[in-house]
Amino acid sequence: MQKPKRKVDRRVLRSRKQLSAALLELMGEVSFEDITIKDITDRADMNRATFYLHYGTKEELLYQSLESRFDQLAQRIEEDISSNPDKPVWIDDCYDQLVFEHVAEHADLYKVILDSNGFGGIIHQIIDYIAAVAHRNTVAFYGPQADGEIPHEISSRFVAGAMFSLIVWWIRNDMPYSAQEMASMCHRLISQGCDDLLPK
Amino acid sequence: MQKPKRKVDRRVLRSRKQLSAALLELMGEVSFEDITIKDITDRADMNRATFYLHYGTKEELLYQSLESRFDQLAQRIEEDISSNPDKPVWIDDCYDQLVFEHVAEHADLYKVILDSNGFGGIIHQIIDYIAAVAHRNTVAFYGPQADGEIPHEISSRFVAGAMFSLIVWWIRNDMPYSAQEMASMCHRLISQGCDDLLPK
DNA sequence: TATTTAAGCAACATTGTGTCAATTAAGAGT
DNA sequence: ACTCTTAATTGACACAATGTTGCTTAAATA
Repeated sequence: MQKPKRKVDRRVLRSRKQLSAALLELMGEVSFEDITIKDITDRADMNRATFYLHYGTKEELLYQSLESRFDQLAQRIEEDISSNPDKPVWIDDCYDQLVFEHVAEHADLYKVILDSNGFGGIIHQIIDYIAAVAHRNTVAFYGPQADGEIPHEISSRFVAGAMFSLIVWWIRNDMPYSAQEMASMCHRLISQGCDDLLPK
Repeated sequence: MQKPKRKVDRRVLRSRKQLSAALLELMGEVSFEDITIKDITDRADMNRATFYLHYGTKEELLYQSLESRFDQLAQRIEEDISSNPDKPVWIDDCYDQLVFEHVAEHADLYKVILDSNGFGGIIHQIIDYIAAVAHRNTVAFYGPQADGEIPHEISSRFVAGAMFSLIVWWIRNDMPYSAQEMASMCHRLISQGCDDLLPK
């Protein structure tokens, strides 16, 4: 096992790589929905039929294009954790920082993915909406932003995303807790944070 | 101004209502992407051309169908806030609860919207991914779930959503802070919560 | 080199889209 | 009740994207 046994034809790898690159390129120019299979294969300089030899839909292509990047991040985190097994992972910023660095590194990709998204960006509209309300309340309650303190813009985004995520989880799991319970847990996490969960 | 002056033709209102109902009905059965204009107008018992008299795309129809519900929630929160102007909005769960109650009330709608979303649900996949990592770390750091404590399942969703939202904001605003700064703020909010921002 | 198989090519039926002109019928205002 | 306005219906149209097929060419592997 000196070399990983070459089982996939080079041409296959080459085609897939070209298709992936072409799609990401196009996504920087026009919205994902407006991209056709023909657009992709044209950009990749290959026949349209070739696309179907590898993928069924453009969504499939996109998803597989992303997987490698995710795996890369996962591996990096894995290494970090296993190389310092005693370091409490939540105690410092290291883990979070790996994530943000990863995003920064692939900013071009994530930008096109996250910029305008499904249903004409309905998810962003929902989060934006929550963030706007949260921002108003933050200002009302915490007052104007203190010097050197975390900007309200950030904390309201934080709150909005957290709430959104809990709502999605709640809905998709058929509401295993009451609205009152969810609100209570949500509120506690927002105001006190996770360290509140530490055994006293 | 005794009555709101009727300016829009009843037929228009009726058609739009039917189209909206038809779309939401269909979204409970098949995925949004697979729904055609013809499917919608068939379900609404009207001609396909009629659709184009009101909307340009099905996304437009969906968005307008949602607006009324959003406004409803916004109004409810507004009322709550202005009726108790002195009550610190973040101090209790009341505001959060309004949100979760609203979602519960329109669960059927939100379920279809949030269930499978753009790019074949790529956003959910990203959040799921972060949540999985967060969950592992939560268990490793906070130990097994304490009795009566917030379930790790919830707190990891909370963390995932918050991070996702910050990442999106960061990317869409062309990264106005460094990865290190973002990680630091993110981590502090996660562990200490928003009350940490209160003036001492 | 011989064999395998990916990619190219051209054509095809199918389906959804968006628009249009002419017609019918329902609502609004008097 | 009558008239004017305009929404909705209908059938048709050109256009574009899809997914598949049979055959050919050429590249990679062993």
